[in-house]
Amino acid sequence: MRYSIGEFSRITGLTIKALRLYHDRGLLLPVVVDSESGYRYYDPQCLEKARTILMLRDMMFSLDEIMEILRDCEDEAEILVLLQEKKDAIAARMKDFSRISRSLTEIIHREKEVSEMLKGSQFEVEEKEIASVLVASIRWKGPYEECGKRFSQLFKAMGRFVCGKPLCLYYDEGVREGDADIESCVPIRKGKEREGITVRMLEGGRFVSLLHKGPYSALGRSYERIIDYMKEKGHEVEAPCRELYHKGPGMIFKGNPKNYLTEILFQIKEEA
Amino acid sequence: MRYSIGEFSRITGLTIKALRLYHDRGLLLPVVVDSESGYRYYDPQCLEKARTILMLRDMMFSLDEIMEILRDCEDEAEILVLLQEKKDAIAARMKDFSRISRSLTEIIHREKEVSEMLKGSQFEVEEKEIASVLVASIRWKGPYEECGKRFSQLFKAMGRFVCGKPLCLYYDEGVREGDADIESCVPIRKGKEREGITVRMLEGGRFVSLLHKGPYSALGRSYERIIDYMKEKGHEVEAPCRELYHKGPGMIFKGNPKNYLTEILFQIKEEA
DNA sequence: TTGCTCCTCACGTCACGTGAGGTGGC
DNA sequence: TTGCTCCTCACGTCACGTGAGGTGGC
Repeated sequence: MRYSIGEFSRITGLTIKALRLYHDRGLLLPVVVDSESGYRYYDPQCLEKARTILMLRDMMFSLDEIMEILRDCEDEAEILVLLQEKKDAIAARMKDFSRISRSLTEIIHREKEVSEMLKGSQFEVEEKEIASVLVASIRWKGPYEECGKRFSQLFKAMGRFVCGKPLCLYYDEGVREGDADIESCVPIRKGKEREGITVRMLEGGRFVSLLHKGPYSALGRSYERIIDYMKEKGHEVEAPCRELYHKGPGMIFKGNPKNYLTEILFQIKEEA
Repeated sequence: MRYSIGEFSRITGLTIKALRLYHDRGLLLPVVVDSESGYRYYDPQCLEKARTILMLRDMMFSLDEIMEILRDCEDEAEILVLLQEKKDAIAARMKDFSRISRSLTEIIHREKEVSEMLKGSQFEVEEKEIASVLVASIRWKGPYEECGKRFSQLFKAMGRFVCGKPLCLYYDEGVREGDADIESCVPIRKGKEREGITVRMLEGGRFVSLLHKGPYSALGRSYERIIDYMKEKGHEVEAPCRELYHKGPGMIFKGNPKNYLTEILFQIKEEA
């Protein structure tokens, strides 16, 4: 039996281009090359070799590796070590992939939550119950812009135990530029204290809430609204107030501050 | 702040070569290029962009994709679809990888079993108990060489349910070239009958066994030895006899017939 | 002078794919 | 003549890496 390159390509599933390349590289030689036309002809022996090449290629061996293997080996037992190495290499790549996949999932999840929130919200002041949560926190003094650093410190330390959006507690009464007294928190499933990081329950209760869309520099207007509301209702404030960062600078982009989404929360003092 | 390309490379973790490429491609431009020396200088704004590029690159976006993204987007919400597509693509590749990994594992496992068997065996006739097993089987007549076809038919049909080495039952008394009466079996965990394929229990019992190393064409000598042993011991044979294929042509290579490993089994008729 | 940092070409990697331009026989 | 199959070059892909050969200031 003789097969032309086209026939052989159809039988093996290797493209004509690939077959020509394997010929040039000495991986898989035709049995006969017509000296007039240059036509390549293959036979069933080539077929067997082609199948071996296909198997090895599917197992992600490079052409160079396949060449060596074909030259030196004729039994699977002889390439056991190579097979194990390939398997390990694949396992390593799979690990990378699943890490990437996890972070993609998380980013997608976050953005979807935010878009749900945008759909559902009228950007009006409302009252709601908030449950207690376990948090890891750092209490510090300094300018507001340094929040980001504290959060990344917390994220680094708590890693996979983080289970919610970051928030800050503001212990000062008014706005204080430069040396505000702040506690930055991330909700966690569990976790141990470390130097500088406290783990504690953050008590829940009844809160007045307002969703603020836009840059942090424009938070003032929203604070005004929420405070007006409290006064109107005659609610007394339980300090400290909170900011819950639904969307801020992202993992990939710093994001567009116009799209930042921050929830301002004032706890209502319950009558004793 | 101005950074030379070397400094910027150390800060970002991007190689100098990569930075030059990104410059050429318009992905990440230096703030200033010295017109005398051609030296590139970067600033903290570039740093932010570099971080975004790194994140996207780590998520396996191509430079072209990154270029588009940087041109059109400034917020993660805007690339949600792309992120989902990447995630799907990664999931697909992971699936491929785990399939490859599984077949590697199996090949490795098989070869290890074989090498254990070679170590343990003295290639002497011995007696042993064999348990009953569920098998999928095809009973057919024809030349011995066609076994392979039947097995691949069985493997294709039973797929992941296969749980042991293939074997043949020979129903003829002597050797019959050309139209032997053969039942080809593969052990399975479970499985349904299909056209041409029977699922049944293959009864165990006490067997005389001899491990044969080498090509199938040399099986005669081993049959002789095992039959001599039976006569000597006065054992009566329960037909049919079996051949259990520990190692034959492999998945990758057809293998070297000198290394084929076949176990010949004759069941001993128990006295009533 | 040596060492360091920067530069610009140009070519290599990997496993082919994509043409362009041509042949030869039905 | 059209369509099909084969051929050989040569260049493109992808994201850089690897030199070669040179500069300019400490």
